[in-house]
Amino acid sequence: MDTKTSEIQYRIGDFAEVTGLSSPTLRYYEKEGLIKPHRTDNGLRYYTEQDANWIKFLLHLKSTGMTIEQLKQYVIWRAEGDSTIDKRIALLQDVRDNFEKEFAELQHSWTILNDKLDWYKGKVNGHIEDSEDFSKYLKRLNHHE
Amino acid sequence: MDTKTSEIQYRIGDFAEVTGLSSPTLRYYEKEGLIKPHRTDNGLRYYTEQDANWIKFLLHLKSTGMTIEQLKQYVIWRAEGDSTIDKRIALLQDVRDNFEKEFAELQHSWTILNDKLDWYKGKVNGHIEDSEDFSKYLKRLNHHE
DNA sequence: CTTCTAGTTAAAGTTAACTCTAATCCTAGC
DNA sequence: GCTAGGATTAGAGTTAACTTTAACTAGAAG
Repeated sequence: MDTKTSEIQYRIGDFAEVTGLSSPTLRYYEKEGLIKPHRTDNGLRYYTEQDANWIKFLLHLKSTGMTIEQLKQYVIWRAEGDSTIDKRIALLQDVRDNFEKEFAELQHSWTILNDKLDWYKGKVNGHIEDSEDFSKYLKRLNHHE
Repeated sequence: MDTKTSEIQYRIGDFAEVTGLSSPTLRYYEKEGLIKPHRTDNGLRYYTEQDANWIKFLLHLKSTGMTIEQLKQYVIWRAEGDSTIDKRIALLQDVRDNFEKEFAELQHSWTILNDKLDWYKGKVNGHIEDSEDFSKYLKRLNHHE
């Protein structure tokens, strides 16, 4: 084989370790068009550092709520070049705005969860009266719901 | 029927509106043992304000990453009374600790997503050189990955 | 040469959390 | 009394995102 050796090349197993995904998941992502690994002369996939950067970014997008479908669309636009930058910006902004709302809700849930733990602890060590149920307790803290 | 009318009673459709869930989802949650609505004399479900509080709390737990299975366990312990408070506290603390980590990762993803948007905008209006790709840009900002 | 490990494929299976269907029943308004 | 809307049930179907299976090949180690 005469592949260039200037960059690191990962076979699928190693790349799985690097990215934290499994080999089947990498093949699945490929089938969905999210990543296009190179091939050695005898047909084995290999991935480069650039592929690693892309997967890491993709996983960030995924964790902010983007679905595989949306990522697919993003990849298509990316492949179409600079003429689709506006579309990509719009998509990312949408994702960001949605995430912003969910994030705020998650913070609220975090508060409630901690309130519940405090309430349990107060109950156990007697700082909170038996008569005060959790929703009364929340009202006292001014934490609605 | 001779049900007490001292508290508000919701039929399943109204309760769905109150909680933001659908009627089928409420029946599903019931089948899973997450909620036990009362019944009118002729067999219709009805829900009270207490049930609403419980569902709201349950949804908070769910959004912090608790699965239906875990919620089921929580409900079982809750029904067993004060002797299981320690178990419930341990479960909630587990959930909280896990959520704390995920929350930190989400914040990081949020940062990267915003960096990407800034990078796109810098590219579009020429503030960022064509030669600087996104991973270089992240390094410059000292935002790893 | 055999065995082990890691790769290949297409396609079927899994899991969580709903969501829908079908057949039936109850209730309120005209 | 009739009809429309919403209730009941058991059980089948859906969706997203993997995950596993089966059947195979290629290369390295002993």
